[in-house]
Amino acid sequence: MIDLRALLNDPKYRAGAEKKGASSELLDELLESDSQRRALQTEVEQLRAKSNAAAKDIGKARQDERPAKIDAASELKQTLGEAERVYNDAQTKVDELILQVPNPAHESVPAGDEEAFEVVEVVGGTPGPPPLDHAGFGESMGWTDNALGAAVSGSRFAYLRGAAVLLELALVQWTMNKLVGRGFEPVIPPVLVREDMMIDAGFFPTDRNQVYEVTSDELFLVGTSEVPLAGMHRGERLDAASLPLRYAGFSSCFRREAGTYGKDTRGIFRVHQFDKVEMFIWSSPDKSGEEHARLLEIEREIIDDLGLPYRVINV
RNA sequence: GGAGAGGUGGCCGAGCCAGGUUGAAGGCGCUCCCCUGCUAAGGGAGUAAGGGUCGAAAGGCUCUUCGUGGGUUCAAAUCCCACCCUCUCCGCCA
Repeated sequence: MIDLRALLNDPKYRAGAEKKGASSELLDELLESDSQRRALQTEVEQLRAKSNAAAKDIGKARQDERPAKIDAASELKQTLGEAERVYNDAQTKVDELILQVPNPAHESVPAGDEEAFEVVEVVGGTPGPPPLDHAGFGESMGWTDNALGAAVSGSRFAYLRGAAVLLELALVQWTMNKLVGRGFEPVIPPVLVREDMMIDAGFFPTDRNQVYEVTSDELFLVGTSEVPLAGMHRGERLDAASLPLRYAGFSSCFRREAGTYGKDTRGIFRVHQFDKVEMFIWSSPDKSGEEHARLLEIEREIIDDLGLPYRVINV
C-alpha cells in the first residue's frame, strides 16, 4: 500500500520508494495524476450533491410539479455522467501507476535490489568446505530425494524423508514456541488465495509469473504466508490501541522460480515448494523501527541458539 | 453438486412484497448529565465509519457506505443481473 499523502509531503518516504527502483518521473506522474484526480473528484461531488438535492425535491413535490422537475434532473444527470467518466479515467490512471511503485524502504537501506546489501555484522567463523554439499549429503543420508521429486512432480521438487522430516517438524515447533513466548499468535493460514489478496499483498501484477495459478477455481498458491497473513485484517480499520498485532505464520510456500534456471539447481534450495515460519507484524508507522529491531533480535536469537554462524545484512 | 433461507450501524433486530421526508425504527451496550445513602433501579441527552474540501483549531460543507460488483430510475437498504459468504435439507466423499 502506497501512502500518496506521505509520498507528496514526506521527502523520506519518497526517497525510500526511489531507493527501491521507482523512478522520479513515475512518482511525479503519479502525484500529478492524483492531484488531477482529486480536483475532478470535487467537481463530480458538487454535481452529485445537486443531483441528490434535485431527487429529494422531487420526492417532496406535488404530483403536478414533478414532470418538469424530473426533466431538469435528467439533464443534470447527463452532465454528471460525463463528469464521472472523466473522473473514472483519472482514477484508473492513478491505480495503474500506483501499482508500479514499490514499498518505500527505510532511509538506512542501501539503494538497489537484493544483491546490493551491506554487511552489518558477521557472527561466527566461516567453516571449511564440507566433503559433500548439502545436496550430496542429504542424498547420501536418505534425507532428500530429488530424483523421486522430479519423477513425481518435475524438476525442483524434492522429497524430504526420515530424520530430516523429524528435524523440520522439531525446528518448526521449537521456533513457534519461541515466538509465542515473544507475543506472537501462531497461525496456519490458507495457502490458496484469491487474486485480490495477491494484489493487496503487493505480489500482483509485478510477480505474477512467479505464482502458481489454479485456473479452474481462480485461486493462487501463495509463495509465502505473508499473503494470507496480510489478508487477516484486510479492509479493517485497526484501533491504534490494539497495535502491534504480531503473527507467526507457518505454511507451505509455492514458487515457480521462473527465470532462475541454472541457479541453485541442486538439493532443496530454490525448490518449488517448501515450508516456512514467517513473522508478520501490524504496527503503527512510528513504532515500525522498534518492531523491526525486535524481529532482528529474535532472528539472531534463533540462529545463535542453533549455534550457526551468520551475517546480519541491511538490504 | 441439487433445493431452500439469509447477509442491515459496536451487538441484536425492523424496514424490502406496494422505490422518495430512512444514514436507517426499536432494543442492548457505551458516554455525559440529573435523581438516589448502600455494586441496583429511574429520568434526560448523545452515540457508525471512511474520503474530498475549507479552517490554526473547534468545526463547516460535501460525497460514499445497508455482503461485493454492475444495472434500471430524477430517486434504490427496497426493483433487476452476476458474484462472495453463512445456515438448513439432500447427494457425494481419499
